[in-house]
Amino acid sequence: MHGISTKAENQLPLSPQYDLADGYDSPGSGDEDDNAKCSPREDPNEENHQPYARLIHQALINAPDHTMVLKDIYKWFEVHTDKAKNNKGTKGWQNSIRHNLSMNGGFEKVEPLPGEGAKSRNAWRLTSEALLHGVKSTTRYRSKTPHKRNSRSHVPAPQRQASGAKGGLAAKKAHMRQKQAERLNILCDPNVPIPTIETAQNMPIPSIEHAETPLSNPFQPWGTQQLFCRQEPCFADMSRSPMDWQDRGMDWPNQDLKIRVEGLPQEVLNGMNEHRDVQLQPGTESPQISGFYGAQPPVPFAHFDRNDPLSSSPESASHGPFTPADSTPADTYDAFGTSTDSSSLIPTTMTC
DNA sequence: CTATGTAAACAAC
DNA sequence: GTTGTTTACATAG
Repeated sequence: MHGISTKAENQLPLSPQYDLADGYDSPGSGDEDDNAKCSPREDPNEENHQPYARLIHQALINAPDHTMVLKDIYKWFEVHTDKAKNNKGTKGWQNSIRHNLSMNGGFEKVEPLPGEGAKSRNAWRLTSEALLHGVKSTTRYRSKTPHKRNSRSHVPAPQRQASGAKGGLAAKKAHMRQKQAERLNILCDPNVPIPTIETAQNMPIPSIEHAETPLSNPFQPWGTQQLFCRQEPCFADMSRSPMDWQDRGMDWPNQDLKIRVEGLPQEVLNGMNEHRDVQLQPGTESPQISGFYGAQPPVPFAHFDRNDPLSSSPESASHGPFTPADSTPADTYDAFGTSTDSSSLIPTTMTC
């Protein structure tokens, strides 16, 4: 019903005095929490002395499922704190809320339930860790970067701009990581059909004259960027490197993945001297979820035969996890290429 | 030095 | 315009 509430009124006025007796781990003031848990309920303004992280924590503690959307957190602050009132004109307090939500590990984003209308807004939830032990200082994010600039430049500042660019880029990367994870969720979701023979049948038949013919790509949701058909085999261009791999300074091992698509015109097939049946494994795209490694069965990509639709029935091909029919399960290969040499990183089946 | 608040750049939506 | 991520900076303790 309401995994994520969108109305602040739903959770706001449960009681004007909510518990403040939960944890907030502030390294600076570890033991003495006189103003932390003594008698906050008498003074509603007491919360104003609390840092943002703790206030957000309070808001979420009292929310259903400890989850609120950003707008409702704003409303909570307007009702329960003076942050908004004291900064009427500015939106700095909202900025601070977002800053804390984003930077404090005690808060996690949750995607809205698909059923709940098109209100596709993220919500924020207390992590189980934060539920048990309270939120920690948001300052944790700060690494040991010694920045002690005495010069107060009110101008945009060149360095400031650079850091802003970094921030934006980092946001972009985070977004890409999320997309990557989404793709993998699709990949592992039995409810999402794998491309069937029909999709393959609809692919245009390339002519021999075209060394490279872009094809419509039914595999796109599964992570292949483009599908070309060359004189030899059809292959999926997997040259895009996930950010995580780049971050670790590693090469994307599937650089030259080739996906064979059977049923090509004979002229095209004649040019082949090598086929590679590639089974992408969930987890190959992101070491962050390398727990998938070896734990998930391989997923088929290219077992289509346009000349023989029966060879790959849609029923059998449209449901993951895939049970490899004619191919042995791919080796569980290491995400970082440590246990196998680079040539065997890609499970290939050489034919011809 | 740490904790906190605030401003701001920037990306994606 | 809103949301989210991140860095820079100021200031209090």
